[in-house]
Amino acid sequence: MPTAKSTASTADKTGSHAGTRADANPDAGVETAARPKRTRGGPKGLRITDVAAQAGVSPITVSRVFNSPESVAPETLERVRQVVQKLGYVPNRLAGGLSSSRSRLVAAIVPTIAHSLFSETIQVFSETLSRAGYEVLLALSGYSASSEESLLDTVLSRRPEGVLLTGVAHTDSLRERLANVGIPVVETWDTTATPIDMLVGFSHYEIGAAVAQHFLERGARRPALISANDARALARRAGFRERLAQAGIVAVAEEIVAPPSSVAVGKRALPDLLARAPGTDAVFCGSDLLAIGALGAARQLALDVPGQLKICGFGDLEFATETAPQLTTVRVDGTRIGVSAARFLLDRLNGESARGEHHEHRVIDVGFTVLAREST
Amino acid sequence: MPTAKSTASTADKTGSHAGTRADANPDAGVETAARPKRTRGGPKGLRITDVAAQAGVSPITVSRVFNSPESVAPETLERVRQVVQKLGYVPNRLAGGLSSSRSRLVAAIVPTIAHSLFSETIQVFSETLSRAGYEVLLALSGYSASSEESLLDTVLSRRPEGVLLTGVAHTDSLRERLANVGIPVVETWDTTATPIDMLVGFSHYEIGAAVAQHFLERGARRPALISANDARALARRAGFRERLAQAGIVAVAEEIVAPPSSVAVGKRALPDLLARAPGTDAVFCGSDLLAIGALGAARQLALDVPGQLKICGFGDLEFATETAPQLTTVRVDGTRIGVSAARFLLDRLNGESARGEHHEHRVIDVGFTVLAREST
DNA sequence: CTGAAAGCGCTTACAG
DNA sequence: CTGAAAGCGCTTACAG
Repeated sequence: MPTAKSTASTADKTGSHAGTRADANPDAGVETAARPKRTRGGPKGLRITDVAAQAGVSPITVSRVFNSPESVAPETLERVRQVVQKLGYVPNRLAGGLSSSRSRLVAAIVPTIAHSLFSETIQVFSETLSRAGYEVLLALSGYSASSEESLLDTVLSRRPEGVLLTGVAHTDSLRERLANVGIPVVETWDTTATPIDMLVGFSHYEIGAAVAQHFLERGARRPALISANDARALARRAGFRERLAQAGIVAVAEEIVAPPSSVAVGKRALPDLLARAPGTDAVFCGSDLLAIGALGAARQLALDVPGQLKICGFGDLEFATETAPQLTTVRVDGTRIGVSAARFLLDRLNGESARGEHHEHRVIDVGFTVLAREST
Repeated sequence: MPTAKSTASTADKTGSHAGTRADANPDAGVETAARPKRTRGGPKGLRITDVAAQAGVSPITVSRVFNSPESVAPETLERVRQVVQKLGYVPNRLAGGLSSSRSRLVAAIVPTIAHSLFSETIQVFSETLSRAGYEVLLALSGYSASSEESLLDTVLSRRPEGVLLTGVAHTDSLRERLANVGIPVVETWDTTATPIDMLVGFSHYEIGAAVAQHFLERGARRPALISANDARALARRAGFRERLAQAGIVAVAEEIVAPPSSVAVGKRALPDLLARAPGTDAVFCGSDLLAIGALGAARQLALDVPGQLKICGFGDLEFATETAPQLTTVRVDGTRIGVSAARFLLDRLNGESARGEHHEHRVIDVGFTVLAREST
């Protein structure tokens, strides 16, 4: 039993907080007379005209300092930059984006970033894009397609220049909408013969088949499944069952669990599964967390893993190999997915000079690896 | 040794992709003559005027349908909504934000979301905010303060209405800048007597002290440290060392590792540490990943954990308790941090009617728990 | 290399 | 409950 020693404390302190909003127009100088009659809400921040006035140039020149510094005379550049620095001016990209139709925003729609490999994908995706001057708008869809679609509208209202999607199971209206806006789209973490645009992923069906094969080769005769029932889980299930069917195994016990998957859920699922299918000698779990939970349950049931019961997870939680060598897992390169997805988008965004009707329909299958320690 | 069985494959397919951008102005009708002479870039998307024309109302009314539907006559509302639906109109929030000074954006600046508890915080933070109509702009700072500061400018250019920051160690100029823009700020994952604005966190110093105490109570005489040297790690280190010093232990071996921390890094660090400090009988690791790596190394060295060597991690990787019961860890409620941070921001954003100079300086200490299985 | 004018697509603040 | 006018803070497309 865990012994908890807690120093938890909760305190709400209240103090004063002086409004420190800086004067919006230090040295507005000559611009003063030109101030609009209509003040829409209190003092706004600095505007490009404030910088321009101070630097003795036009607003256009200040704009160029940010967007095409090479087209500005070195002296002017320096002078403007100093004013920017001194005033602490930060351009308003809402205005800039509206004016230029370049939001410099890329949206990423993923089911979740908690406890999941998607977080790794988003991490590198974001790093790669930010190096290229883009920012990432993160949208978490949970695991429902309808939620994904309503999120898309929210996201499109920011006019992103590209979109990363998770999976390939999208509603028709989402696909249509995306086609209409005409921005580059990358689907990730799955594969299909009919991507919306570009794709970086792998086959869940093949994974299911490979895990079934793995179990079969090790003598399993009654493999079972513990997983959620989202599109990708169902694809793995299909591959798993079909490979087993080829080997003459058609009765495959299944325990469907609701997301989010966790160790606790896996721990509860295994006994339930075994109660219904006592002869089970192998279990393919929908995630490493579930697999670890199942392993814990197996331990309590005094089952030898992998001797009596083989357990395979999915997702490669790095630690799994270290702390639970009895488990088999399926490794997927989430980092490569994120980097490749970002590059695909950037290539399209940069090559836009061709403004073309014809784009490359790029697809990468990053594959996967079934990882098992044969001997410990 | 792991046996890899790979079906990895990489393929780049190229196909045609017809430009499917929809006609920007289906039924522009009466508006046609009023089209601006200057076409800035090809066909733009639908505008609010397109919807207005189709619905036979003014643009303002369409705007109200989205922003204050209760102020629109039911019939009008319905009619406009049908046109919106039919046309697939999505309002442009760049324009809306510019015009209203309400970006409906909240920025989150975190070091990383890969393999970390921050991802859990960001997950619930994002969920909570999106329910309230805000979206999250994610900015990954790595672990450097200078990078955090330059990121802030990038982020501020989107005019977010609130900001979540990780930690409390920020440069003065960042603090000043944030004070100047006057938006609500929540610092998280640490604590301080002088927050910029609001704070939801816990004391890393206290954690260090509590872990030292834990080790001491279990008879450790030569505790050591494996961790990074960011601000929070240093605070834990300080608490750890000072509590040990009180017990007369002043020589504390330390192995500083560069982020990102991982199992592999921990596995390498322990032997190095033991080479320099052979008598070590307890190690406080900066993360659970490091602790698991150290545990693996200890196993290879045939050291009994926790008998000969106690190992404590940090961060509560949920699985750790299940797969590595020999480890002690420090549990922190990342979910509560995310939810509370979001609520703090929302409370401020909603109570803005008071447009006040005086704000509550809210602080929550969510505490932590040292978790150890005493018997297995 | 630099600038005056017009416009990006919305919403605010009045009116009625 | 609805609308005409003005403006949000930038950038584009010309000129020079």
